[in-house]
Amino acid sequence: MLKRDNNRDRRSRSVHPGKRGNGPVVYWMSRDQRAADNWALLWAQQEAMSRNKGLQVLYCYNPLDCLPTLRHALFALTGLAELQQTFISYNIDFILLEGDPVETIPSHLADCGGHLLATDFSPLRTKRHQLEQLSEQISTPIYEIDSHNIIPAWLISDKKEYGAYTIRPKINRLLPEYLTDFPELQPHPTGKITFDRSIDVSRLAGRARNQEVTELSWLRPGETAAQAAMLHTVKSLGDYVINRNDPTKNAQSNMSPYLHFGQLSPQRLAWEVYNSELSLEVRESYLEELIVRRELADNFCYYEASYDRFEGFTDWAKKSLDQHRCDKREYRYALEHFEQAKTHEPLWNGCQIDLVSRGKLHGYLRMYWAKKILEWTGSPEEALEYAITLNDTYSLDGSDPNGYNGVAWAIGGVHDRAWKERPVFGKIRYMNEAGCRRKFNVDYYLENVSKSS
DNA sequence: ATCGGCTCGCGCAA
DNA sequence: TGCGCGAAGCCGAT
Repeated sequence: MLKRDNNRDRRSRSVHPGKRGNGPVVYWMSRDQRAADNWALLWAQQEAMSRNKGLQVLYCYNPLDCLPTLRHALFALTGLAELQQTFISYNIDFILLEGDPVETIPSHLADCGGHLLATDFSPLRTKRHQLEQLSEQISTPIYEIDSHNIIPAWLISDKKEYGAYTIRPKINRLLPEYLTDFPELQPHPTGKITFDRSIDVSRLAGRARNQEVTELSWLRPGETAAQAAMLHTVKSLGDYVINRNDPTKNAQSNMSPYLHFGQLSPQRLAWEVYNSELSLEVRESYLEELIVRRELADNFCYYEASYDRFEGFTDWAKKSLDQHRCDKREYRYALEHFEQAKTHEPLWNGCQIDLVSRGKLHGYLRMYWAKKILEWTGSPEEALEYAITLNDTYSLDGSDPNGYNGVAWAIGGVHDRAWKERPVFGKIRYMNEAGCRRKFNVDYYLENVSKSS
């Protein structure tokens, strides 16, 4: 049943090397999906069973400390409520939330001879910092498991990749080994149930910026809803290849908030699509997005410390943008103008309204949206800051490697090539409304903006 | 509707 | 060392 010993080991690595202890396996579970979907829990369980010890702790690392809006909070907390039930059924007895001080961990766990298992690898600075701090402050050895990606980021590549075409063969080489179904979890013979910690929901929701929230008709939060949405999506991806770049067609999968909040495992989704009845073309196209692009974004953030700063841009782009710093800007807006959708261009305003009201913006429009911010601000740094702030605040899948990578692509030429030089943009690929009109019915899109929040 | 030019640098073949 | 080609481009010519 559990026949992934090699993979199990290769998925993990020691954050701080400590001796392999004889104590209990201490399990640090990130924001997460169904326990049965989680390689990390399997890993912990195997470790515990091999030494006839119980799983002693669950450290839950939900993204609850960085919830910019009430909508984010509601989404995350719905998932968390369901997750608690899962914890109980798998004999988890302690939860530490993101933002909780390390001292909250009982000393017999922070200082035991077992393993502390850190799951849900994240390439983002704040998460890596927290993991490093934790490893310094407690003596229990920590293992990190990448269940965030299908293939662990550190195995695909040991350096920052230049583009999709350089990382793709590396992924394809390893994919047959890693894209598999999930083994089933076994009930643990020595587990114990001492779950006695409740989560202060009001405290967490209080961290979020209070913002009027209308119900989302296109998305229901939680693991159960995620599973249902996934099954429905896999069936309805037939026209994905033809329509995925048309914002009026609703051909995208809309799975990213579930993936971002850990309510759905990317491996589960990839496995479902891979084994579906969809045509080969659709499956390849979708898995390209879900696996190659996603892992590329993680690779960028993991190996580029300045993933959200000008310094992280591609060299040719930095040089070119520098040369155009003094170019006259035809329009210039402050963050508030962008935020309140008060630019001169109706399509851009429509995108912003769409983003705020639905908590998402179509992938194609995100590019146009971000590039216009570059065009209408005083500097690339300012543009980058605005784009990231707005995306992190209003997009339900904000604060995610995909978001930082997307903005760096649009404004900083990351994973892109140079194009014909022009004012302000330099050699950064240019996009405008005319291009959108060539590709889809802009007026129809604008008519429907905010009708469907 | 389709094509070429614009433009950079990685990875690989030679 | 040379060459092909890359996440989504635009634009003007045909």
